[in-house]
Amino acid sequence: MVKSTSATSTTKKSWLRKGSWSPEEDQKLIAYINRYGIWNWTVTPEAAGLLRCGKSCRLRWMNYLRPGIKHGNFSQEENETIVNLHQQLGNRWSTIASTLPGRTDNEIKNYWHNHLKKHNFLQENQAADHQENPSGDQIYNNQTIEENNGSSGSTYVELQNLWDLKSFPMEGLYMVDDYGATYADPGFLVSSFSQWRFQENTDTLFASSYDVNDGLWDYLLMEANEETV
DNA sequence: AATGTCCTCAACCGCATGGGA
DNA sequence: TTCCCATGCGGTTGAGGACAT
Repeated sequence: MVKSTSATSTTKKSWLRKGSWSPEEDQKLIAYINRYGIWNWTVTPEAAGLLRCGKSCRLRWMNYLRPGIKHGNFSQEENETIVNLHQQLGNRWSTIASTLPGRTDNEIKNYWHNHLKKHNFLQENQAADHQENPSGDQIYNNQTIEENNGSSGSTYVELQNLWDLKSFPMEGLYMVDDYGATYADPGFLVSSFSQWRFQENTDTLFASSYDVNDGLWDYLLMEANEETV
């Protein structure tokens, strides 16, 4: 990504460069650190011949130039680790990053927020459904819903989302993550994933969902209607 | 092809923390 | 104990690419 560089004229250090780093700046910083190491970020930019503040140099090195930094797609294993640790730790990105060699807190934070949007969308929908119609029977007044235990409202939303997607044959075993993405391969299971089984008849959809958080199966039966099919 | 909208992610900013004087 | 400074952390921004119309 290439951003234009600019210098502020109103600040005390108006001569400092801001914005994206050029390849030449990267080379200067790398060369300096390789030769002298990291001992003082405040002194480093001037010593390295850079018109940057120490903070900017540190960030550039830690998030991009440092040896061993990984870029690109997160593996399924990394994804699971992030989801699990975020459940336990919240937004402690640096702690989460420390468990993923080569990944930076900044990258993990960005990755999480990009997925969190979808996650929040689901949660907002479910909250709105609850607010407007606290009873599931009222929400789906032309559907029958059977539960064998305290199935949550999100289960209805997830089920309906999956039903609406119709991107896979309905009968079978699938995984669905927090964002509604489905996986035909049940080979992995982490705490935030639900496991779904579908059986479709002519006008009904039977689904069972395993919630690993409480270790219980939720069973649903939805009758097809014009809105959902 | 042109335009608008959405998404990604590098970089910035402000605050918190820790260590030394 | 207090102050100062360097560093670390997390929230936010915005440029540019991707995609849709």
